[in-house]
Amino acid sequence: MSDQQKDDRRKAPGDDRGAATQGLENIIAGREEKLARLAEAAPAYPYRFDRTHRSHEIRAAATTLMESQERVRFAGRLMAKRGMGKTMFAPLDDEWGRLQVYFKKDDLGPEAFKRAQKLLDLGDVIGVEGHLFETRTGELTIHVERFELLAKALRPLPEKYHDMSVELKSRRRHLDLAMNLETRERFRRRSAIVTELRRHLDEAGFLEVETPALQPLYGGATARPFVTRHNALDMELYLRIADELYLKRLIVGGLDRVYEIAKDFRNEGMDRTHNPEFTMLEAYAAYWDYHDMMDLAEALLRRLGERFGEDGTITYGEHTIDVSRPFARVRFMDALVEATGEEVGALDDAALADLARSRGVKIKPGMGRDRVLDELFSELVEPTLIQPTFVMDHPKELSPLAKDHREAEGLVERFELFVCGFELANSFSELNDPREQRRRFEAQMTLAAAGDDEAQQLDEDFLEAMEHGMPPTGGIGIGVDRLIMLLCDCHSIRDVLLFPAMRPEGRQERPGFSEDWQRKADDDQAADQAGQEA
RNA sequence: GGGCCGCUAGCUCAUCUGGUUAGAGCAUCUGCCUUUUAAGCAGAGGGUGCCUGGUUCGAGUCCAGGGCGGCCUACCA
Repeated sequence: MSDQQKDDRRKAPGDDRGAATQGLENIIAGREEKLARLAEAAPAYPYRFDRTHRSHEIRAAATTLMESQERVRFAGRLMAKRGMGKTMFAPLDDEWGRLQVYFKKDDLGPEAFKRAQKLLDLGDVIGVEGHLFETRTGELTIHVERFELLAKALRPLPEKYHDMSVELKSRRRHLDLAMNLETRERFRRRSAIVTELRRHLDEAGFLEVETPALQPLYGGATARPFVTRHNALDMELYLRIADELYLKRLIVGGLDRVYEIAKDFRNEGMDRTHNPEFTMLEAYAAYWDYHDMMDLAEALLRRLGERFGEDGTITYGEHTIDVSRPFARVRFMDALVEATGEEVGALDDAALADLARSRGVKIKPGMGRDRVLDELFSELVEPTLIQPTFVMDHPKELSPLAKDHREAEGLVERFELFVCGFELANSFSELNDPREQRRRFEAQMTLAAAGDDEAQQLDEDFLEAMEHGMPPTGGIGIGVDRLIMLLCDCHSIRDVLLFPAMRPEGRQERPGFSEDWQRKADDDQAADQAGQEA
């Protein structure tokens, strides 16, 4: 574009005759022009602004502040302009809410008033100083004596009376946050919930730790991993699907209550309850068993219900969840028997498969008997578990890291906590016999060989650690995003993730990722070698 | 992965069975307005109708392929 053309484009909004503004480009050009004019009066991008109050603090202290007539300094984003000739009202949003400000020509002087009236745009971030008053309709308002631009919005805000599209909210979360106080509050609440989780575990004597996200072997759960590559080590690494195997090594080492709140990565489908990266809380306590972990889970939920629910209950869609009372406890097999009306445990494999098929459960070749039970359970029982319910004592084959049940043959000491039909927590008395653990891994490998693509890998380093002696241990994993969904009455995981995974829009040219990346890695390696030889 | 639905101005949406110049509200621009509340009044501008092909005298509209999204479903936590 020539300078002449640029000038023509920029002339538009400033000129009284106004060459027509058209489209986004000219809106931006117009705002750039206004920015230039504002910059004549004051720095366009000042370095700081001293606020005396935030919006909620002004509201809380409103009576006193109005009496004292003291000056407050407040900053936020300009959300509307209601100009009335020689005065102007404008709502200003900060993180905590909205506060109206009032510009008056007689008080500001003609130049400053004109700047506010003509050169400020919706979306601009400004700081104001003035005293508080109430309008005749009772709206708390700052009477502006001075204001300054803190950042110009060169692009227009979305329309304010209709909801932004779901896609736009997710792709441009900054706009969703800027436009919707509820969104800001939701993510503040998420943070508060996570803080509360930490506080509870800290108070219970747990130590927060960090373990590798890049792992040479993936384990601790059944899922397909993301694969990445370490150039210097010249090896493939996996993004963790769980922290479990590392946390247990810490138990071996004598850190006897540990937890980690971390992103796990699973290379699987995405939907309303699944995102490729998600946040998991895992906690392990030496000398505990799964009964102790049930107590912990119950106490956690109760505490969160007290803090974030109403009277110990949580509203989720049409359901009212009571977390104040002890949770129901039901054995896995008993729940299946009740759901099917059949003595499931007594059926032989063929009869079991027939039963499953008759209930619409798809049986794939290579699925072991316990996998069939698990599918049946998912299909028939899970959706019915609305109130908090511990489902306990699962079939052994499904739980290669859990300890044999102390009484029941073929079962392990495990529980899953279900609320509103989805799994919130998974826990066991951790298997701590290294020889048994090896046998379980080997059984998994047999399943893998038989075509079970979810079977777990044998982790020799983990086994070696266990061979040094791992105390009896209780462990639990809690899906943090789902917990947040429950406590925020959100029905899509996207609503509780600031930046949910989305396909790129393709509005920017993207490099041919994998090939360029690999080529660069090779180049780097060649350069390193050349450097060493030199 | 499969099915259904959607994609039109910066945003939210109209545009009937293919047919003049694709409309509205908000936002923008010009003018008026000294306590407004989705402020108001008068006027103006703003469109690659997701992309690529096809059918047709004529396509935002019909057909095919592709892209992105939503819902349901499958897999999973």
